[in-house]
Amino acid sequence: MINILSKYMSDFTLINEDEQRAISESLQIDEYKKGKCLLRQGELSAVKCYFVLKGCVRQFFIDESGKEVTSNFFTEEQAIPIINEQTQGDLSKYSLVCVEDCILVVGDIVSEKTMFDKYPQLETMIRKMMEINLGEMQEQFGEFINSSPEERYESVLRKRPQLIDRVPQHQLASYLGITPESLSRIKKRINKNKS
Amino acid sequence: MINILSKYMSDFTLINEDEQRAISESLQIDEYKKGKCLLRQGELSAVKCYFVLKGCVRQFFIDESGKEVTSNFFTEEQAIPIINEQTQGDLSKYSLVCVEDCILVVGDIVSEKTMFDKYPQLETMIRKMMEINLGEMQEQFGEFINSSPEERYESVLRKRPQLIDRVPQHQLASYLGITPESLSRIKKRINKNKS
DNA sequence: TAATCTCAGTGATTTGAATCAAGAATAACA
DNA sequence: TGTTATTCTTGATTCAAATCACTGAGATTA
Repeated sequence: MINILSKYMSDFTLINEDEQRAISESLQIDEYKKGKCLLRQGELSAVKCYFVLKGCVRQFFIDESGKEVTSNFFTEEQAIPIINEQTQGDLSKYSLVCVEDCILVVGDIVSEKTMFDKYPQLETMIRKMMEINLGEMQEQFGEFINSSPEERYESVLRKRPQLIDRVPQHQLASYLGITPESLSRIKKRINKNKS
Repeated sequence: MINILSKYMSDFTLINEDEQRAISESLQIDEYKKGKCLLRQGELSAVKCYFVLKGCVRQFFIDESGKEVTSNFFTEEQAIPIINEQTQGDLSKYSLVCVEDCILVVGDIVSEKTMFDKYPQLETMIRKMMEINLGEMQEQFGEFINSSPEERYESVLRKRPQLIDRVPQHQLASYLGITPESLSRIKKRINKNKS
């Protein structure tokens, strides 16, 4: 499990093995059962971010009209940003719930600064991760804007094929911005064309 | 112009005024005329990122079917990320063109490391900016997923009202993921309901 | 000043997703 | 194991955006 972290550190920084071990050991790593709610919309979060080592976390919110909207699914090697300079002190706009049993690195805001002071390379790593994340997000957004529901489903099918079996279909539908009924029909349409 | 940068440094870091001035003076700041193409889809970029001090830059790409898709408009105080650890060496997926006369901070990849070594606080600032950017992007994405074309237009009307007068309507339409005809009708519908 | 282009508005028609309304299939539970 | 939830599928209808086709308004240029 820890070697996922080592991989990151090796890829993005020049941190040596001793320090890598020291860093890994100072990190808080917790396990959560499927269904566990990590954060509830409207509440204050003590956690600054999570990093998924194993499992799947769904981010969603209830909009003004009472509809549940899934805004993301976080899986292995993805960071879940919760608090930043701008949102600290704000009530959360999202809920986070484990869709599967999970193992997560838990980042709290107080230990962050201590760690960055001790291991400056760690901040570099996080910065690079953020830059990559942002780039991916932008690309995903550009693609989403441009595509129809059917194309969006096919895009997930290409880019995150495991997701389709790991999450309930009605949640996936809400992540695609469509109704469960439409997703059901889209799947039928695609299967028909393939056979 | 420079005080936009000072504001950032004061907000996010403890950099003192002398260093702020030194940093500002080492930054490359360029002016570009309306219509200037900063980066062309399919070409290699020498620039790692821009930061908009004044003006508006449109990011877009031509998709497989030949359709032009606007994926973002960057205006004052927004960063335009171009290259990251993952995409360095890749041909650009986007084009960047000035929609107005622009004044931009130009960040190149070589000077970045030198600057970060000299001013570690600068890296902290950039990291925090990235975290905020990512948070905003996530929120925008969640909202986009959930909303109809009409709601998306109203959202831009609320959040970036200046944008509507600053950019051509057909480009705005493509940014909203709709046809120019639909945007025209949506505007008519909204004006009718207001009067 | 006329001619050309590009962009915004309008109409008619098509199309695909939303909605409303039931059933079928699974999963959860007593 | 049978009962109750939930989740998924399917059908009929509605509705809003896409598409196609055209007109008019500005801007640009010859």
